[in-house]
Amino acid sequence: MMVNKIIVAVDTVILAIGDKGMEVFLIKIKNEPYEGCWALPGAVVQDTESLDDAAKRVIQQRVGDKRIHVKQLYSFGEVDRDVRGRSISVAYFALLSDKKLIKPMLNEQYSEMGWYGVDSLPKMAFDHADILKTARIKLTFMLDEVGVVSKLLPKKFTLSELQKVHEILSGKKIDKRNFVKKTKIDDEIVDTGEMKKGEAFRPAKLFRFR
Amino acid sequence: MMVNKIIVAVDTVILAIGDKGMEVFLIKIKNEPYEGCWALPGAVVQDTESLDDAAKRVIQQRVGDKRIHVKQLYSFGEVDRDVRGRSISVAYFALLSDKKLIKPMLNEQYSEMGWYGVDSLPKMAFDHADILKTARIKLTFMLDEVGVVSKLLPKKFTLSELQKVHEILSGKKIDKRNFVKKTKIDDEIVDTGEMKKGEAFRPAKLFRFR
DNA sequence: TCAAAAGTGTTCTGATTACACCCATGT
DNA sequence: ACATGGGTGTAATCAGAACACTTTTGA
Repeated sequence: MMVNKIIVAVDTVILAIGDKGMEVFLIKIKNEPYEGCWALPGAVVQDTESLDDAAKRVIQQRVGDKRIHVKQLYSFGEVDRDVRGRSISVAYFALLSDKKLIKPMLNEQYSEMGWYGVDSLPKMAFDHADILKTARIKLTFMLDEVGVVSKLLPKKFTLSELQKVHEILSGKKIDKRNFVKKTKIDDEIVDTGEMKKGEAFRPAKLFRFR
Repeated sequence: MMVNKIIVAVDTVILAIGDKGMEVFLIKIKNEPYEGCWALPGAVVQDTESLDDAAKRVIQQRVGDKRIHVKQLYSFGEVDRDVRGRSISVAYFALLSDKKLIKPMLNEQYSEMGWYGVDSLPKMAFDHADILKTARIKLTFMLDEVGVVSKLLPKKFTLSELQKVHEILSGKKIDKRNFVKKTKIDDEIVDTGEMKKGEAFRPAKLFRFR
């Protein structure tokens, strides 16, 4: 078999629901040639780890919770995607129920980190703007898939919180009564019997996924 | 950036409708350690070509028609996927309207080639059985996507041929009258005015995609 | 008492399903 | 004449969309 010199990397699209709707976690690059640009957290894949394991390693470096699932998104392999040399990137999703799960952590390569609304991204390094564009399209189709919505919510959640996730992912406003009707039918969504109290309005029932 | 020794390959899942339903084009490996096993056509990605270009190169080597589209399926990167050494494979789909588009072509590495029903695969090399399993699952979801069905049909086709593709991809039997009703509504499917003659039964109207 | 979000049903429309017989052709 | 797939309509059911007001709480 021939040998090639292509670097294999993984990049992770870490998403959570925030004030600006769907938000993505980015880090700011300190050094040339992408100084000042923002990037998805990533790493070079090691000989001894699978692609999935490399993605999990990147996530676990950034996130306190060990049980974050990653899901492969797409592989990007344009010849000029990184001006420093030929590489391919296998991109992964990681969905967080809470932005605060991210550990503050910077190093010699990254000067800053933060969350950005997917509609108001800063200047991106490499082909990471393309990766995010692809991620947004895929995410819309993933709405119905098992687990996508649940990973973006805490264990117990109100119907309004659930509805908001659906609205953000689909990009459409949903009628509350129709939405309630569907959750009533859905076996996966269970009433915990508890209420979310302490807000300046009527307490809401808390639900969970089965 | 670190250097790794991971080989980047592309493998292509070439599919067409045949007597056995969905069929996949495979080649038989001549040499150890996978002697006698069957594999998806593939190649090592070169420094100077993108992943998509590498997949197109593999397809064009095998298929007479230049205009076959490829679509990325998934990337496979288990550490032990190839006993000869560490590699990752970016798998692609290619959908053919006719099995006969394949050019007969063997070389020093491959002793045989042929089509297999996706339900009756021979002994597969590498992780290619996994790749095909993933391909089958994805294909079901791709039914509604633009172009998937059309690429598996000739330019002009009868409603029965169209229905058969839907049935094979979805794995479900469809009622003929209900199916006709839906195609009547679908703007993409146009009556050519021509008929498919010369068969031992009533001639059928020929349709095309817009 | 006010602001804010929770909670709750009915009607209409369009899409999906189920179902059976005669027709045109080549052999 | 017969075997084979082509071609056709109606009724029932189900899912999705539209639509507005009262309730509960903390401030």
